[in-house]
Amino acid sequence: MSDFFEQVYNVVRKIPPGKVTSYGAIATYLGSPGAARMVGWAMNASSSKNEFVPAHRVVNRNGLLTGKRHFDTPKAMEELLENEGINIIDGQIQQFENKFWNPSTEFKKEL
DNA sequence: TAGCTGACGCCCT
DNA sequence: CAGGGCGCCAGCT
Repeated sequence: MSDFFEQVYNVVRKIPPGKVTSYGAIATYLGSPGAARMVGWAMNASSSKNEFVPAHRVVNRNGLLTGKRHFDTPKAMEELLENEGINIIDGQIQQFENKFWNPSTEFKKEL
């Protein structure tokens, strides 16, 4: 198992409820801005992991739930996010900027 | 073994 | 303003 995946899971699991982040933000935080695809791939692999990974809190830069199709049911992702107080319309997160949680910024603050 | 694909993102035309 | 292409890394066929 690559460390990259581990790091991705580590970051994703730290996303606070009611907040979301983007693949690119995580990739950038890990040091590879262009490896956003890898993050998505890690999410796919997260399904195999026994440990629950809030992949539903990870969306694209557009705030669009592009990964909902990889869940058991496409609606599962929206349900989970709405359950956390995030409004979603047609797979699009409303007030995405307000819900956005940037690991680089947030962690830098805590550190 | 080599090549293709993939839950993205940004630049260029 | 819209569309297309390249970069990134690892897994799968």
